[in-house]
Formats: sequence, C-alpha cells, structure tokens
Amino acid sequence: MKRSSHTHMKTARHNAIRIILTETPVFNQDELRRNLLRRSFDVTQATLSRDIHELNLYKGPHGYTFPTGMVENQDFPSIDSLFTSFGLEVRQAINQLVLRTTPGSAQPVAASLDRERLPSVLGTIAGDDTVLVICEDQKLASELRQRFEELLEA
Amino acid sequence: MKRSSHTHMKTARHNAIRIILTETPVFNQDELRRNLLRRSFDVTQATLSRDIHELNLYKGPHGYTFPTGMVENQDFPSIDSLFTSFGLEVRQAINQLVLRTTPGSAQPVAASLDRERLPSVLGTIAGDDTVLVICEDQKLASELRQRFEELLEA
DNA sequence: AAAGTGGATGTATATTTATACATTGAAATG
DNA sequence: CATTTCAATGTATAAATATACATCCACTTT
Repeated sequence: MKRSSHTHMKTARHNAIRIILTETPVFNQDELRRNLLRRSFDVTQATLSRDIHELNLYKGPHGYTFPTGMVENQDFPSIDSLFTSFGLEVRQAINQLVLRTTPGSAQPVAASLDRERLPSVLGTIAGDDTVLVICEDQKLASELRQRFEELLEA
Repeated sequence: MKRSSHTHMKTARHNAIRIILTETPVFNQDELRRNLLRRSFDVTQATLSRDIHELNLYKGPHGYTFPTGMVENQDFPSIDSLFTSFGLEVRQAINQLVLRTTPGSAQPVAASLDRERLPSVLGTIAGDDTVLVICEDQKLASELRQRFEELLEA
C-alpha cells in the first residue's frame, strides 16, 4: 500500500510551488519551471500544468494565485480538506501551533478547526494568513502538529 | 471629446460578460464568444482576450471568475520604521510578545514583521491595535523584545 | 473639408497551456 | 524473483490565449 518515493518528490514540489507563489509573482509555467530548477526541482512544463490543476491555482492579472479560501457553496469543508488546500506550514512552540495559510485563508481554516471541537484544542485565533492554535499541553500540541504535517504531505 | 458609438458597444459587451459569468461557468474564450453571440454580440476571440484583461478576470478550476478584491503586495516599509512610528509598547509572556500600537496600525506592523521571515518568529496575528507575536521559545522572544524596546527609545 | 488621431477591432501568428499516448520504476502480488 | 500494477512524468502535439500589425471609422483639428 505504500507508494512513497515518487509521491514524495511531488508533494515536496507542490509545497515549493506554494512557497514560490507567496514570495514572487509567476506569470507562466516556464517561469515557474525555471524558479523550481533553482531549488533543484527539474520537471517539464507538462508536469507543472498538472501541478497547477492539483493545487487549484488561478491565473489572473498578477500571475498565478491561490484560491480565495472563501468558499462559494454552503456546506462546510472539513479542516483536513481546507488545510490540504490552503495550508503552507505548521510550526510548534510549546503548547501552541502556528499554521501558515495562503493569504486570506486563515479565518476559514480556523473556523473549520473550531467546528471540530477537539478537546485538546482550547481555542484558535486567526489573522489573514496565520492561525494560532492553543492546545492543552505540549504533548497534545505535538500530536495535532503531526496530523497537520501529514496533510501537507498527502 | 465624445467617443461614443464604439465605446458603447464595448462597455455593453463588458457588462454582458459579467452577467454571463455570474450565470454560467465559462471555461474558454470561444465558449464565451458563442454565448455572447446569442446575445447579439459578435466579436472574435482576440477581442475577448482583451476584454478579459480589462475586466481583470481570473481563470481557475471553475472557469473564469471575478477578482477577489484583494490586492497583491507592493513594496512595504520596514518593520523598524513602522514600529518606530506606530509602536507603543512591548510585553512578553514566555515565548509570546504582545505589541501595542496606535489604533489601526497593528495589521501593517504585523504584515511588515511577517515579511522579514525571521526564523525565530513562527507567526503573528494582528487585531486593531495589538499584535501577538509567537516566537520559537522564550529566549528568542526576549531577544526580539529587546530589539523592539530599542526602537521605542530611539 | 482635408488631414490627422486614436480607440476598437479583425487577421494572422506567436506564445502559453492542456492532454493523448508512451515510458519508467517502485511497490504489490503470486 | 518474475509479473503485474499504477502513480508520476516525459514527449509530442492539440487547444487555448495573447499580441503585432493593419484597418476602420467617429471625431478633432487646421
């Protein structure tokens, strides 16, 4: 059932793409390809076309951008699916987690996490692209961090 | 200075495009062209490519969509200059700093701090006049607090 | 009114993106 | 360990989009 090594390259590349897009504007796939090459990801345009679909990216006047996070339909997406789409990284400090998301997505991510009412989560606070999650203690924070980390790799 | 008849066709078409996009998904410019034809707008793909630029539309997984309203980053002032101008005080609790700013300045201060991408800063969350800064640990928080304190005295 | 301007658009083509098909290699299976 | 399977990716090309250049026409200027 394990299907790892290929898969790992791909999700690492997906994460790299997200990071690149938060840092510099990218107007076409060849530009993205060259940028990834500097980070030692060597793939063809075709692969990037597929990546862009998988990451649900938009192309607009300022180049490729993330989805808005403000969802259009009514049923609430799960924290897992939201974090898979909009999460960029997780970091932990003691009993706190800091989730970085694509711009504008922190609120929906936090709302979705609140809805789960995990006993280990005392509460969340969200800004524009950052969610602070306060856990009961360091150990529970670590467990939750692992769950989020898995989502970034899935 | 009147430049009417052409122009009117164009803005009427722009409005028609907006209406079409709110009503049905459109995945490419030829689809849009055929849809406009039904409403008696007969133009070529090239014109629509230009229209789409002028309307600032995005192309995403669900076809063409409207802009989000949010603008992307221009160049920002440094955290130091911002905090010198708008910072009021710094307080520390374990690994967390709470920055008080003049009313309404917390967001720009936090954004500017985010832009520095300090490894010691996991993330920030800003309200109206308060910024919460999460640091990796207490020691790094102390160092950062000192930096801010110096700015307040300068 | 003859000449000049400029915005809107078409035509032809360059550029960019998507995809059908083929290949590869790691994991699963017998 | 030989065989099968399948996700990932490349290759070649089709499809979609952007654009350089030309034209047209309402309006302005002289």
